[in-house]
Amino acid sequence: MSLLTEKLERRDVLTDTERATLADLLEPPRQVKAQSDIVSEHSRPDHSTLLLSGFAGRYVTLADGRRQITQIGVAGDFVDLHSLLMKQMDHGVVALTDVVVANAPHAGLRKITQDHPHLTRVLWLDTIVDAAIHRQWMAAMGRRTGLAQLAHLLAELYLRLEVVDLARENVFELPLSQAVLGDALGLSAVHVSRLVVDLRESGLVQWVHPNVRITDWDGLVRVAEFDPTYLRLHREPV
Amino acid sequence: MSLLTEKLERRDVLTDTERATLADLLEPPRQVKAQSDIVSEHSRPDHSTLLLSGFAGRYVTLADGRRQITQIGVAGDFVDLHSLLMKQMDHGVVALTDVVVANAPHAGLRKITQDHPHLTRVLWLDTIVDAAIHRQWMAAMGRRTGLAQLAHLLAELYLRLEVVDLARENVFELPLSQAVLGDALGLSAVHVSRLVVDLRESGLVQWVHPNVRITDWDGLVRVAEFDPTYLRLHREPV
DNA sequence: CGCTTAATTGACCATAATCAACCAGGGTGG
DNA sequence: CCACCCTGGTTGATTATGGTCAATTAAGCG
Repeated sequence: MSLLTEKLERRDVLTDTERATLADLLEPPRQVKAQSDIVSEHSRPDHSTLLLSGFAGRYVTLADGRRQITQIGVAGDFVDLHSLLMKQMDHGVVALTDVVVANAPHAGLRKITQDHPHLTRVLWLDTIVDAAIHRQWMAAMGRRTGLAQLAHLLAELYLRLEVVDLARENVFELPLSQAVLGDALGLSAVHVSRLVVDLRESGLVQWVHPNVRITDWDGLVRVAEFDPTYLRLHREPV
Repeated sequence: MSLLTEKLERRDVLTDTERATLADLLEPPRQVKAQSDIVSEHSRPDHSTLLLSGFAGRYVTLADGRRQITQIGVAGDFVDLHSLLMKQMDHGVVALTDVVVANAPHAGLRKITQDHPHLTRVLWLDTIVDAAIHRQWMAAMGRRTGLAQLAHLLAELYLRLEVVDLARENVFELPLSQAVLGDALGLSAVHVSRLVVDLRESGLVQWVHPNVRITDWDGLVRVAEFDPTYLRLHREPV
């Protein structure tokens, strides 16, 4: 639970009541094995799902079976909060590693929107930041080189993991295969491999799977043209 | 005004009070010339902006001056509703044609979130659909061919314009240059030109700028692998 | 009519995909 | 214990999609 509030409180303070309301919402944690769907494409869930540990991926499947991962979820993220209002899933969410999740029934979330306007805004903001992340990924896919795109992803993941204490002193664990990274970047696994080699040789990162150490943060930011505004990690009342 | 409610009411019915509340919110319409910013990158607006006519583009600028357009806004769209909670813009919004817009002060929107839970959910849903559109664009950019990507964009724009009566019987007006389309697709203007030629020769569209006629909707949908679920154009209570 | 912007076409180049082989590490079963 | 196998990563060779540069044509407009 505290992972979620840690993230939300990077953006705005919550009252004790709000924290308790969020805690009351959650059902007991459950495990999901790597490669399994947490939420299926086109399903109509009656709850949203909070990721407590591990990595998850939102994905869209194409007719030929290839997939595009459109976001990587980390601990503390709601992976499908939007299903509360969207009703039918426009994409799926897969466990990229073994994960632990907790359900947040839509009935409870809906009640929050009736009774707790400020908490509602905080949750709304969380989905808005998701969209901002999407936009940055698009800018990277459409207009940046593969190297810049990968660098951007690493910088983003570092900051998002730092919020929930899973990254520190330029080091974090990234237990994702290069094939998965390729699905996220819109590149082939082979090309990701070459990019990783490039990144290492450029002296920006040490990367011995699954451990990533960013050895030159400023250089990485420069290569990626990374500007963290979109993550909205400053505290300002909503 | 009615353009906004027409779109929102495709998703859920609004009460007379809610419609009136939205109408009261808006300041008098104002014009913005093509190529001008409606909202600047990194600005901190005190209002959101409703597009009443014309086309707008959300964009991210890169260091070398190139840009990625991450969404095309049409009449009835809030182009920066997310700034209500995001506070600082993570991207800019440019008028892609001469447009007419109306401001919706954040103070009024915030009051809606305090007093009108259901209307809040409807507005929240609108930003959620924005994110869903982003995801489809990503899938197209990362995993589809240029032709499929352009076909997907046309199918999407057709449905979104139909909602506000700007498309009908497979015909709509698209007064955007191929350079602008290239910025939206992550492709060069030259390549867009070739793709338009391809699309025409494949018999899917007649396209005499600025008029687009989809001559084979099913074929276009097949090429694009277009599934409109993500636009959430069915009415279901939120 | 002349100017400007947009679209088109051709030639050539670059980034990344594909195909294929090979290697390293970790687990499993004989 | 060790051969085997499976997954994931690396490397090379070749192909392809799309980019860049440049020239030409078409369309709008004062």
